[in-house]
Amino acid sequence: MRVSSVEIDKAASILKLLGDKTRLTMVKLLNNHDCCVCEFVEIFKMSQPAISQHLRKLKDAGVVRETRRGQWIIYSLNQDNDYYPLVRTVLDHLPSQDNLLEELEEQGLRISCE
Amino acid sequence: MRVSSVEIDKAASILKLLGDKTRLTMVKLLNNHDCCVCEFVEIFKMSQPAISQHLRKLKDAGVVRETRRGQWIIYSLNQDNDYYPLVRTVLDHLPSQDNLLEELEEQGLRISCE
DNA sequence: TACTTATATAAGTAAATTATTATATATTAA
DNA sequence: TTAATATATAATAATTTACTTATATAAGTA
Repeated sequence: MRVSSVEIDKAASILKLLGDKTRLTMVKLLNNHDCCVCEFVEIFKMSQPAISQHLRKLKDAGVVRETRRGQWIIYSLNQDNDYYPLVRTVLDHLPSQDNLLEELEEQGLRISCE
Repeated sequence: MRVSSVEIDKAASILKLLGDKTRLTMVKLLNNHDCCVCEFVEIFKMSQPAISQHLRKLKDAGVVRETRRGQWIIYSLNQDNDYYPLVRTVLDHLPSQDNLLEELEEQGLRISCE
């Protein structure tokens, strides 16, 4: 198989980020749907600062991007970097987590609507 | 793409293990060559217990296997588990680290000879 | 047998990680 | 302008991690 190669230090740092269950699930979700912070707070039953801090790490590494939409900040997967293929292949090995968003939807708590 | 899927908790724990530069390099090397502990000690310029502890974690997770050959214990990649495809795809995104073994060879410090 | 070599384990420690609570900032709405 | 909502940041505490040194075990060799 021929795939783009990522410097080993950078790869290790990306894998470390993905090696946390919360962040890994976040990124898997973002692979299919953009999400805002408050949705993650609901999904993970975790404090808002905790969620913000996970997203900050992912953003600092370039894995995700943010854009403001009114009072919400919408996070999305950044497909525009050298190690996106690595991230993408990892995600391909994970089962869909979309049921988490469907539960939100049933509760009427879904915000971002792309 | 259709690939085998790994439970997200297990995937996170594997990625966490691979998210350390030393372990990631070890596993990348083991993908091509079996190695013993003392070789890793030379390669990483790290204490023998530090190396042993990294290998222990990889072994406990099922990523690597060990077999004794005389006084040496040879480590190899365990291709016989459900998440090997995940590990393998990650490794495919990394540049070869074989130069590290070549340097050993030049110093006459290579042990395992498969 | 005693010594050497290869490896593992145990105990201790410094640094990193992941959460928390408290507070600040920015947008929207009354 | 004031209040409410969404998010970020700061300070802090508990836990985990990745080393270190000291020691134990197991195999090979003189």
